[in-house]
Amino acid sequence: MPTTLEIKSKPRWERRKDARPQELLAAALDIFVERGYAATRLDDVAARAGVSKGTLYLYFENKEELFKAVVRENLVPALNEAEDYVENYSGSSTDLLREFILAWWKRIGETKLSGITKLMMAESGNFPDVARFYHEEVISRGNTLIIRVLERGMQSGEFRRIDKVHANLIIVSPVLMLMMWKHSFNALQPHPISNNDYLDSFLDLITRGLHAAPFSFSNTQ
Amino acid sequence: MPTTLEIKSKPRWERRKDARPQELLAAALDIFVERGYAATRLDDVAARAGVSKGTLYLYFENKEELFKAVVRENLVPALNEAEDYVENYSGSSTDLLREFILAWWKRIGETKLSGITKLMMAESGNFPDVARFYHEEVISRGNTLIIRVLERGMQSGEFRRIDKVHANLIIVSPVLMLMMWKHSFNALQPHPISNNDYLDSFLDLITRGLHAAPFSFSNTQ
DNA sequence: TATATTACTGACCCACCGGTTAGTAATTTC
DNA sequence: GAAATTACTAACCGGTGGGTCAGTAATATA
Repeated sequence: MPTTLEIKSKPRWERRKDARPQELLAAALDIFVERGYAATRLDDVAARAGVSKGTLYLYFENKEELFKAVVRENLVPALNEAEDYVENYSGSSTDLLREFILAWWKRIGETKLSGITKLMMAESGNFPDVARFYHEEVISRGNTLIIRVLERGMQSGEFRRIDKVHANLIIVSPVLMLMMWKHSFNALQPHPISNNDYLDSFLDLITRGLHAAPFSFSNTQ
Repeated sequence: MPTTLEIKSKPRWERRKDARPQELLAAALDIFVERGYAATRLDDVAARAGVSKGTLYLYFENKEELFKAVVRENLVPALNEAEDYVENYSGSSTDLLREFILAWWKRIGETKLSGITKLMMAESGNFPDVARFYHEEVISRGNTLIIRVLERGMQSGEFRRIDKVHANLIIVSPVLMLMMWKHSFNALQPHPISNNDYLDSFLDLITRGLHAAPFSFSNTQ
């Protein structure tokens, strides 16, 4: 009889080659979001996935590749869906813009994925390679998408003619800011922001601002 | 005759007790903005101020206090001025809002101080003490200021009645985002944003959105 | 010129973390 | 059940950076 209680006890670890990558990606997403890119320790990621740091390095080349994999796993698919959605939408452009923003919030903003957005805004300057990757795979695609919606609305006469690039950034700002706010100062506010009310206010305001004068109440709210 | 060329050469260092704090603060501002809070090395700050790290510690207790001093030196005075400005403004609230935002951009956004704003949005989560300090000294005061402008406009009937807290964040977002953009992905864009055109577009849009229906063209543009 | 004062230096400490690798134990194969 | 395979561990390495402090050189004083 062994002195340690090994009878029937689980082995110290298991071989689970298939499950590891997903588990590591999930753990990495959590910790990148909690701490940011630079402050994320790979020891912690491995620990949260129930594995040692050495194992992490069996499945991912290095920290940067791990991060890229997290983005590919989570954000890129969402973008693919969004592209399909815009492509096939048949209602008014006002409705499309509204639905697009609400879906963006629901799919990204409301989830921990908003932490990735925040992280990149925050740290891209210190990691140019990651920044370039993220810009190509996520930002430029997202911008193209919104600009397409704006063009659609301008062609149909729903929106007045304005600079698309500026309008894009203006439209995107309050949503991005809400994501960042959630992950920074919101907890310090005496009355934290109510996300849905905020988005409604914003959509109301942007719709009025975008519509060709005279103002028409054609948005479905 | 000494082997080293010390004749008439400058002393290796000088005593300049009075000038050091300002020089260190200037250097710290530069490097905090360039690298962010966590990634700023105090060796580098000292070096840029032409001094050794030990000297830095003669004048500032630690990294956090150095950062607070930078904020007190640069942002807090700007807020004091802004409060005076709003207090004593006598024109329309539309104009006040416009002037306020343009002055904010000119005084902060356009300068390297925008880097501090970005830094705090980015890293406050990792440094709760700094976050609390910044929220109290800068953010809450700024918010109060804008909310006061909105109340002013609503009382005079210039603006329609909307939730002030939400409107505040919506108004602030495109400016903050422009600051962050400047320090993150702007360089990667094929056509970097033109700041002034962007702000004009934004002010136009926000003015239309804020004004009480029926829309009145009373803004001075 | 001699002595006292102190602003400043630079070497040091130590905890941290990305990345590596020799060895081990779970599993597969025969 | 023995041998071969390999997923996984854990100890290690090397560079880094906040913070400390004994010593030094510039200045003040007399």
